[in-house]
Amino acid sequence: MNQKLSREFYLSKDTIQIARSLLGKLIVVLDENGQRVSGMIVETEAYLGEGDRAAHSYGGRRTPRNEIMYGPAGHVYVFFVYGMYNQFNVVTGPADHPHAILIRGVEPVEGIEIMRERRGPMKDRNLTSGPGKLCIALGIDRRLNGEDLLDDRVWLENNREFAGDEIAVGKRIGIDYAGEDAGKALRFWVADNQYVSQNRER
DNA sequence: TGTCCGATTGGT
DNA sequence: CCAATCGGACAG
Repeated sequence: MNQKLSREFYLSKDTIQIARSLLGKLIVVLDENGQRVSGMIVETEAYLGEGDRAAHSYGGRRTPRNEIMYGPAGHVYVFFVYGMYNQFNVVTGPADHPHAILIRGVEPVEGIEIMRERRGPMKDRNLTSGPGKLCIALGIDRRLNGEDLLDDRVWLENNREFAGDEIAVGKRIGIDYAGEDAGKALRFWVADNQYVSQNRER
């Protein structure tokens, strides 16, 4: 049942389809004692490579930071923004096809006490309801950049499925600089789930 | 080397 | 609404 997603999962569909099907999957990370800390993905955004003005790989930009986007699917792309937050992405598509999916919200499943300690005093609904927040709660930072999701430091598992009107769609957050690409419907979330990021727009 | 700014968050 | 906070991208 709860098995690790295969390489095939990250390759067999296009990035938009994968972004939708990631909803309901589990992100599992092991803490310093080898304990599972996990959350169910409830919000994703697709970044579509060289033609997407919002993507780090727009126009073929290839730097030490985003190099992993150009590698094989099923690897982790973690980058640091705003001087304080990490962002967790899943690389998709064949090599030299620099697509990625940003995970923007997860619902805590295992290790909630560990997440509370890492995040400090706050309501549970603020634990993992945002891309920076979930990295803190799950213990994800740039040391995991480039990690293979088929190895044993961090991975995804099957958990449950969402379909039809359980999935909401809208524009991506925080990329207003992307011109006409800013309005595209590339953000997907579980309708009515309280761990979707508390966006200030839409 | 210098400057500009970000795929965010939490507090005012 | 705005400050925090610093690494990356790019110009010179």
